[in-house]
Amino acid sequence: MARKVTIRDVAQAAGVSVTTVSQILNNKGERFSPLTRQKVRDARKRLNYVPDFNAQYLIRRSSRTIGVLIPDLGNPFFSQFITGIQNKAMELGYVPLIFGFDNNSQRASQYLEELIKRAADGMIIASDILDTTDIDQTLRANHIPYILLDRSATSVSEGDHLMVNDRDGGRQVAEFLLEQGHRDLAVVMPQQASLNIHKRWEGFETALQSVAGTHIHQIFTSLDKEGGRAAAAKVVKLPNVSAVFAINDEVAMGLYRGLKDCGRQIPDDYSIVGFDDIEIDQYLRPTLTTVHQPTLTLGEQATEMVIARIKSPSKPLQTIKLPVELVVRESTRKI
Amino acid sequence: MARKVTIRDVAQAAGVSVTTVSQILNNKGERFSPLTRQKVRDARKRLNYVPDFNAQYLIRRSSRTIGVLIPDLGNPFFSQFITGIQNKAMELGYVPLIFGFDNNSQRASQYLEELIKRAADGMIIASDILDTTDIDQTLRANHIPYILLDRSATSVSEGDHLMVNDRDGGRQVAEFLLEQGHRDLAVVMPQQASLNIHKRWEGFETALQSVAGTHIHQIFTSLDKEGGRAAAAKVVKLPNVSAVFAINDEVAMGLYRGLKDCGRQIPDDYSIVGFDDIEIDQYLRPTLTTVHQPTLTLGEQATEMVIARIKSPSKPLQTIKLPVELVVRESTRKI
DNA sequence: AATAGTATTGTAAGCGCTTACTTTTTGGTG
DNA sequence: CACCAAAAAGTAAGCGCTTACAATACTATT
Repeated sequence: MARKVTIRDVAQAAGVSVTTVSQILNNKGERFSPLTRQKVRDARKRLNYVPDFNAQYLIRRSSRTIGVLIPDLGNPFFSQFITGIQNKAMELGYVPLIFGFDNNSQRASQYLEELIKRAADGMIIASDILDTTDIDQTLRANHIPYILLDRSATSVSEGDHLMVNDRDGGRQVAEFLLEQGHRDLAVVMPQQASLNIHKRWEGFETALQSVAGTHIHQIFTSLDKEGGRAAAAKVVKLPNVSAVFAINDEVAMGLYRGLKDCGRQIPDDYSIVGFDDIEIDQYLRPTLTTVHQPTLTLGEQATEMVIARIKSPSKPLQTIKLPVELVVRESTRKI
Repeated sequence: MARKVTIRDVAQAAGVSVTTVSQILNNKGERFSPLTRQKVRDARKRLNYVPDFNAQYLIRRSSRTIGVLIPDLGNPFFSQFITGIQNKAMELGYVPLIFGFDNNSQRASQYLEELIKRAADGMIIASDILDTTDIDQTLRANHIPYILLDRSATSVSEGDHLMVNDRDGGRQVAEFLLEQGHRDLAVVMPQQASLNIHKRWEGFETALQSVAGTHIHQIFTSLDKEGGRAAAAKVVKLPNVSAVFAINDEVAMGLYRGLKDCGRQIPDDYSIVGFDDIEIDQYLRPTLTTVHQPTLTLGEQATEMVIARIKSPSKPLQTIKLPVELVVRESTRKI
């Protein structure tokens, strides 16, 4: 393979030394004459020289890179999250390296290793399938700060924490449905739920426990559209149930489809509430009542936090919990 | 910042030289005694050593990386496409570096430069906003093979080509709508369309031109949900129009919402056809009639092509055109 | 016991780049 | 015109790693 253009090529073309080129292209060239500066810039342009990051890193010891691990790039929640990361990262002069591991834990650890190899300065990991102890060990040994999402404080992870008030979201859903007169409720969620998902359930359940005459039916399924669709068949078999809490919007979308296939109407036959507030919700028919997460902010915050940690590794630990809010749309009704 | 674990640390811990460590960890250590091998592996594990990619690259001169530039990670079409890329890339031992530039051309060129810096072996670029001449020059000067999507053969780009038969897709839509008895048709599309989008229009228009008594109304809008929504208001003002061709599914989704806001029913008042066949289509009400693109395959093919080109830079150029197929669902009806 | 071969490990160069330090050139001054 | 400071440009080391080559330690053979 033909070689890439190197700094030496530029130096030669401009008739100067490599130092000169390096200094000038890094804007540290005050000491060089305007003529030399011009010659170097011209040569750079002519040869389309782009400095090699790998070589640069070796000296600078900073990649200004943050690694991002995402379970599912197809989930709009995460693409929104990523947008937040990108915006903030670029603003602060960092480059996000994004990997979607499609809920495949083997691929996840492959990518994690890849990010360490590539010397990411910090990481944002949204995963409930990677072994946190493992992550923590490797990352800690290599002094790479990171933020874990979709998980909360576990004993091993002593880093910063960023979370959303999932529990309160669950509570809000419960109270709203009660207020609308629903007493028989179903919840569609995975059996092996990550911590954040579980908290939604907890908040929901706790809020209902104290109210006499209510019944909750748990329906276990996978955390995606197909899971929601499959759950619909089980929902319709439960007599009396008038409202369903889908633990996230993807599942809610699946429910929409599944219930329709069973010939049921939303919200006439069932009130549906989701969680996340992804963009599509407003394009569904009926539009989806859901719990709004500050997804963009979440991405921005996560990025700010890692970068702050990168810059001062020893500053006091931080925990941020962002609020959520129920958004009432058309998929729910009073009975 | 505390240093990362280096090969020297491992060598010291194992009481051997760095060569020994390097050879053994790269599986070239047959010549070393089993004892030494074990010592090295133990030390590696104990210290959580991960070799520095940047240093490795400097010698190996191969990053086994392919860069991917995507206009909009939020568009399910692209997340599907990316999944195809990831699968194939991993299978062939490459790592995809993915950047979504959110239709921001400045950010796009920033990322492009970043990818060159990071020594991507090849690139897959899906963009209609980057200046192709620019891309071509920089990439060519640095001997980086690439595949351009959402564009077809332009005079500057002399690389391999991968495309989808957009023109035929447009034709299929036209013929289907004719067959269903529609004569007054609207097309919702951006005014500044990228080549692939434009071909959908061409195919559509050409197929209708020859048929007497048909009318086409072009409605220009942006290529996203919001654009489709805005277009609805214009659609309802056109008397007689009974069918709308949304140039992609995102736009179709916007139309769904906009038409509903105007109190119109699909397919009773309007038949709607989209393009892409993203997963959500089947979750919409009514499900969307659309042109199916082999998105996953597209990603896989693109990856295969760049990698093949990386391996043999001088093999004859290749052009692959994938077929598309109309999928009839519920959003269209006979009149 | 000297030699040769084999098994095992180490030395050192260099990838492309930055940077501390050194050298050369220039021009002003007595 | 000798001298010196400032301006301008270059030398060389070294980042973490791989690898061609060199060196050492054994073992077996004569």
